[in-house]
This record gives sequence, structure tokens and C-alpha cells, in this order.
Amino acid sequence: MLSKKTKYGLKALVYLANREDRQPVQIAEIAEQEQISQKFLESILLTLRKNGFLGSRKGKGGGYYLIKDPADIPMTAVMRVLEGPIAMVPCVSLNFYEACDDCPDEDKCSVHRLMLRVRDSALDVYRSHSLADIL
Amino acid sequence: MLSKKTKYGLKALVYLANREDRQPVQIAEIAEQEQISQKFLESILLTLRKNGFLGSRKGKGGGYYLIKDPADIPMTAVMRVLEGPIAMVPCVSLNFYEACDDCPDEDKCSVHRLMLRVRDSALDVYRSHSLADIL
DNA sequence: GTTTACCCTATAGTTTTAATAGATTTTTAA
DNA sequence: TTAAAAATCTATTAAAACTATAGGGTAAAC
Repeated sequence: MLSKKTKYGLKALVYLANREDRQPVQIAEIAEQEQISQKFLESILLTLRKNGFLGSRKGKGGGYYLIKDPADIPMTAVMRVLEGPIAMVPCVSLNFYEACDDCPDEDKCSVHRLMLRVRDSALDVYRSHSLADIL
Repeated sequence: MLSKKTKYGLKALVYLANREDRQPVQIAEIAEQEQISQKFLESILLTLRKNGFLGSRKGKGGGYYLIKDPADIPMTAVMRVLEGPIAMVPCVSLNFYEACDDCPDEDKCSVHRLMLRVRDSALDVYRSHSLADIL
């Protein structure tokens, strides 16, 4: 299941992308419009900024704004930052790989092989979509 | 992320499917071979039985056994029983649908549309695999 | 000096992952 | 026939991790 963090983060990105002027938008505005707990959104926007998706400005007229063209923001990157691994098991994760304690041979593990396919199919979807594609 | 319940359940099903004689196998044997907490596995096997995948027999020579041909066990059914919804958001779930509190129009929701595609791609994978296919 | 993002901490709630203890049913053997 | 043994079944609950949110203070920009 998608965490609310991811859902909120996606909605915020879409909201900012639809602001074509790229002027800073206050957290409070996004929170209100998208029905999101302001404090929670605050931390989400912060991680989006730290990961290079957003810029911010403090003080009057400040807020968050998209730093890149939505067409240049692949959903794979967004999902990995917000939700974490796209894979459902660490042993099939490209960016967050971890071996299983038990499994002596991944190639012979039924779960591994099945989840590889699931990962690939999800990856196909995310790779073929940029932020611009979902506006 | 896949829960351990699902992972263990899948491994147990595969273990039983590989026993071609379909004779009862004790929980303790599966638990030991697959490195699973026996009591945890006990409850997992129970739900698999209650959902029509397994049969059981008590007493000496008892245990759990597959009740159907592995080729007749679609992974969609297994995943839904063990892991729950295949969709990442309730509003795109076929079997566990729920509307979002916020979202006034699903067709216009970016998250909804994206997650629909993710669900469909995952569904493709699960639908095209039976238990027999992952042995 | 006001407005806004930034940062840290805490906490209630939920889910996951078991551990514990015993009840029930079936088979086997005396 | 009866008792013991073997196994599943049931219920409770506890630890740990994670999720979502709130509070309050700090720092920077205007």
C-alpha cells in the first residue's frame, strides 16, 4: 500500500507543476487545497527539496517551487524518494538491494523470481511516466 | 514491501507443491526447512486452509497438503489472501475498493490514474502465473 | 519585525511479527 | 477399550517497527 507520505508528496508535486509561473507557493496553501496535515506536508516538501525536486524561499512571498521541468522528472525518481524501493522484496531491488538471511540461492527462490517480474512491470510503468505525464 | 506473512506463505505453498505425493507434511518440517517461526507458520497455514488452498489432518501422520493442482492456483488468489489488495491505493482496487475521503473526482486524480497503471501491470504478472509456474 | 521555511522532539495509533499457553482431534498401541 | 502420543487449532498478548500528526522554537528573507 502506498503511504500517505507518497500520496501527499505526489499531490504536492502535481499542484506545484500546475502552477506554470513557478513562483513560490506556501506550504499552507498546498495543505489546504489538497487536504493535507500542514506539519506532515512540511516534512515531505523538505525531503523533496533535499532530493533536488524542489527549491524553497523563506520570508514573505516565500514557499516551495518546482526546480525542473515536469517532463524531466521521472516517476521512478519520485517514487524512490517518497516511497522507497519499488521492489517488493529487498533481494530484487535495484537501488536498495539486500540479500535474504535465509535464501542460499536467489536464482532458485520462487519468491525471488516472481517478485523480479513484478518489479520489472512496475518499473516499466514508472519509467514511462514523467511528472508531466500525470498532470 | 512484501510482508513476511506473504513470503512465508508463498514458500510453504511451493514446498508443498514440490511434494508430488500430496501426503500431509507437518508444520514443523516446513518451518525447519524454510527457516520460519513455527507458530507464525501455523497461523499462516491456517488461513491458507480456510481459504481453500490447503487441507489438513490431525494426529500421527497428519499435517498440511495441497488440495488442488498447482496449475489451478492463480497467483492473484494467493496474493490477495496473503498480502491483501494488489492495488497500491484502495481507490484502484478491484477486490478491496474504497473511495478516498478527499478526492472529489477519481478520473481527474493524478495519483489515481498512475496507480491504475501500476495495478494493471502487477495484475498482468500475477494473472499469468499459477503456483505451478513458479516451482 | 513580520513572515515564512527549517529543525527537533514527542506521541498516539496501527500493523507486523511473532511468543505463550493451552484445547481439540486423530491415530497408535497396550 | 483405553490411554498415550501426535498433530492441528484457538486465543491472548507483547515487542517492535512504522505511520501520521502535533508543538514549539530557530533561522533566514523581505
